[in-house]
Amino acid sequence: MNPDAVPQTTIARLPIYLRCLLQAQAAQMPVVNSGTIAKMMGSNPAQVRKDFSYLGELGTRGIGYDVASLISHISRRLGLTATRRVAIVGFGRLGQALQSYGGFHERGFEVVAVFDTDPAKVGVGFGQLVVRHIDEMRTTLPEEGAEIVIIATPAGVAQRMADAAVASGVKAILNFAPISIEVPEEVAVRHVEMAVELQILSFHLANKAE
Amino acid sequence: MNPDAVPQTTIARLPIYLRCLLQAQAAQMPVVNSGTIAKMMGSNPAQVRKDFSYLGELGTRGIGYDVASLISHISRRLGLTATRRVAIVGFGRLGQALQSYGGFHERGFEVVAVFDTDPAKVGVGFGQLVVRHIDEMRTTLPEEGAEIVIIATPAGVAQRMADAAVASGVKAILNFAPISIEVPEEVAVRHVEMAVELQILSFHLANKAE
DNA sequence: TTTTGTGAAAGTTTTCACAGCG
DNA sequence: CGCTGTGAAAACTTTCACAAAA
Repeated sequence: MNPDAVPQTTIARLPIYLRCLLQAQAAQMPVVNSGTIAKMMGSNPAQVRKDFSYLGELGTRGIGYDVASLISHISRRLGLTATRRVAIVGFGRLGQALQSYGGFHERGFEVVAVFDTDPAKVGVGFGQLVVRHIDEMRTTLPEEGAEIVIIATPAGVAQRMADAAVASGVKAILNFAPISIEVPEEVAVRHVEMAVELQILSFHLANKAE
Repeated sequence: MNPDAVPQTTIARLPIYLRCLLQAQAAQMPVVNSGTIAKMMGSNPAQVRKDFSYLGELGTRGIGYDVASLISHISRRLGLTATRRVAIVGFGRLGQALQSYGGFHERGFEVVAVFDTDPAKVGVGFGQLVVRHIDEMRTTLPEEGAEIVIIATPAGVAQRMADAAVASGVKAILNFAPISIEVPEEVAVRHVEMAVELQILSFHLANKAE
């Protein structure tokens, strides 16, 4: 439709490009070309150029891409100019692992609240945060300015948690629960299911003869 | 190429279909139609029928699909007829969360070994397993019959761990480290990066005006 | 009648190949 | 000359719409 829309597949690759460019920068490479990036990504040069071309004419013919300016371009496009605030719902082992995962903070995400129902957990401090009861989501999410909610609960309550997040004005959800959740179309959902990934790998093991 | 090859996108959806069908079975539904499944998946009936049609003619016109037989069909196709043995490399918070995640066992995966380099962890028992040093991968993986390796290490060592897994004959890797790993083409890799998912959501927040 | 299975159409993504620019 | 940017072709995926079967 929109002629300058960025394809979904390209959007999903932008964070990977960003990571590769940060790697290149750390390796003191001021400039890279599409072949170099393709190699780092396990992709191909044409794909890299096409993807970047959706963001504008960012390279220099005969030379390549300036790493620093490309990083700033992609970061801006991904909306990573300011820290984004995240809340975690469901503070079991996965929720706890996510809260203490350094990779989020490194990439500009801050966990500002964690929720659970378990009376044994509510009120307990973890790191700098105190676990809150999920009934407090409605007030806490806006208060803390949480824009993204991570659902790390069992499947049975995930939809209810998503509904509560949406009712609080949240527009982005990362769902780790093994169930497809329904949300209004203006809300973005990403679904990560570890068991699904293992099953896909199992398919390849079962069909490797082909 | 192969005329009866199942498209990649369909393969990636098979585990989701399986989950929905198990849900339907738990809800005492002996038969479902493509519309019902589509609703559970957030998909559409044509997609469901097309996907199933790649596996054969599994339905009954005018009726729908027999839940039990479809479950057995998809399970077989996914190679989930026997328990698949999994090893976890990198036993930090994520590795530990994965080891104790009940969802794997429920779906026929068994964690048979965990590895780390940290001397404070090696030799310590977790659940029924003792953490081993990564140098033991080469002997332990074949010994324990591990077919899938989960990499949950920092980025810096992930490629080395993948190489060790491949050298031990492993043909399937699930990589949680924030780096693209290279493997021979006969090895299947799935890459899950939590920070990438948040960044994709950030894109949608930054572009919701569209 | 209901719902599948499926060719064909439409839409999307990747790859090709080369003109264009530094 | 080298590498980008990009139309056009090829490949892949989704959606449509209807004949066929129970």
